[in-house]
Amino acid sequence: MPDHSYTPQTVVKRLPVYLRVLDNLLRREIEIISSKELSGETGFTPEQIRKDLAYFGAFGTRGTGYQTSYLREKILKIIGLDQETPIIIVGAGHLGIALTRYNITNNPYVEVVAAFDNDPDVIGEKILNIEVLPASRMESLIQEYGIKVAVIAVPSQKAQQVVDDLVSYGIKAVLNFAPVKLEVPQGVQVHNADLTIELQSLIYYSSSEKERMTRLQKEKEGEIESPQ
Amino acid sequence: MPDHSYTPQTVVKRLPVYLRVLDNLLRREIEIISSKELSGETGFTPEQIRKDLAYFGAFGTRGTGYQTSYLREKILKIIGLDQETPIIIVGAGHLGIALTRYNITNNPYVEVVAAFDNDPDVIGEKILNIEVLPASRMESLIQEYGIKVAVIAVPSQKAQQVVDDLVSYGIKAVLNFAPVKLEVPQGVQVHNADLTIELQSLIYYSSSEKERMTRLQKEKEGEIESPQ
DNA sequence: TAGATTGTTAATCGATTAACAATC
DNA sequence: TAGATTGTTAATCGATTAACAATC
Repeated sequence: MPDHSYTPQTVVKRLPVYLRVLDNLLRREIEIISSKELSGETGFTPEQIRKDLAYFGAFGTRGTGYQTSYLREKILKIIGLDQETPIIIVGAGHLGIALTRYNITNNPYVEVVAAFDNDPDVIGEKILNIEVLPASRMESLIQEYGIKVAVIAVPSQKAQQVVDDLVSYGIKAVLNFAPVKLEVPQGVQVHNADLTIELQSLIYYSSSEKERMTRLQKEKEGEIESPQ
Repeated sequence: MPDHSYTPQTVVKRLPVYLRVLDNLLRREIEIISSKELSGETGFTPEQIRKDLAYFGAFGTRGTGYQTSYLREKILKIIGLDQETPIIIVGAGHLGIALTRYNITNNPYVEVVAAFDNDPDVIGEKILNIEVLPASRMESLIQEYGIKVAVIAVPSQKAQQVVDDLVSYGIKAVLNFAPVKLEVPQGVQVHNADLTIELQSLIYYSSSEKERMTRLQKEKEGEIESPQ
């Protein structure tokens, strides 16, 4: 095991994929798996898989492969999912509610402890078994459960204030659905799940190279000169 | 303008960010902006911004900067948002419905034409002004509107079948929310918006390097040897 | 002209891929 | 032992950053 000083984010983003695939393999009662077979399941190359795992240790057996359940447990520990992680969702609008439901039903290892909103109409409501609480309850709940991870699903204008508060209450990592760049102090991680960006960049690829060229070209013909 | 044979995906993913920032700047009536100022708004370096734009042309004025409205229009054309893009959402569960609402209200340039589901209970329902249609109506609607982009928000087990159908109806780009690797023919783009992966990789960062080390270390002490 | 900022080429950095020795 | 597959080092590739000439 090489003593890497840190692990690239690209590698960390692949860990949950390994975890999901290993869970599937266990369900199919497959007990041993090679990097080549893992490649088929994940779409990553065998070399990349072996190198990713090597960042954290030597978990396989030469000549044989990886023991599915053992590797799964190692990855759980690496990510920090060996015990259920409590999280909160801030913003109980349509997206926040859908995310709450989604996570409850689809996310083993993670437990949504509460959702927060300021709208009196939704406070007190229950999303499955999760209660919507007023923002005033946020600090005490974060401290009580030792919560380190929050999901932000509030309108753009409110997102910076929300993240400032969250950070002051001890939150260390944020999944942000609001389409804004959030400023946070060093040591706090923000990942953006920006649906607009995903969708728009996808639209770029929905037309062919040729069509894109034509669009830019047509423009040129219509105008006399570049601006100014 | 260098004649790049293709544009890296990393660059394409930044285009919507430029677009959003330019929209904001126009609202603030800022007519000229330098790459340095754009850097402040986007968080990307000025060099990167200039290089990104250079993939598509020379849109600025040396010594001055970029004309906000002109650059915005250029980027709209590059992405393909110069005319409103019709899309569909497949799967009208909680997530599908939230995405439909979200996009309608938050996404200029994109129009959700319909949502699809097979559950008789939701078929015929309206999400704002968007109707939920049965899957049997998918093919004709895609053809009628010339739709090239679809969002998949169905359960994992159904996602591959759905994407196969969509591709056969002419869809060229898919935003997939189901946590599975979808197989598609060459020329079709799939982007994954996998909330579980985002959340789990975030959890990795919510504990410190030291804590992670301890977790893996503790394991080692408890066991006699590696597996087998 | 002097000052500013772009567009582009060159240098650096980081991640992926290839190769192979270690070893089950 | 022979065959297989890991773990790791070296080579390649691609993206970012730095430098600077072009030019408004």
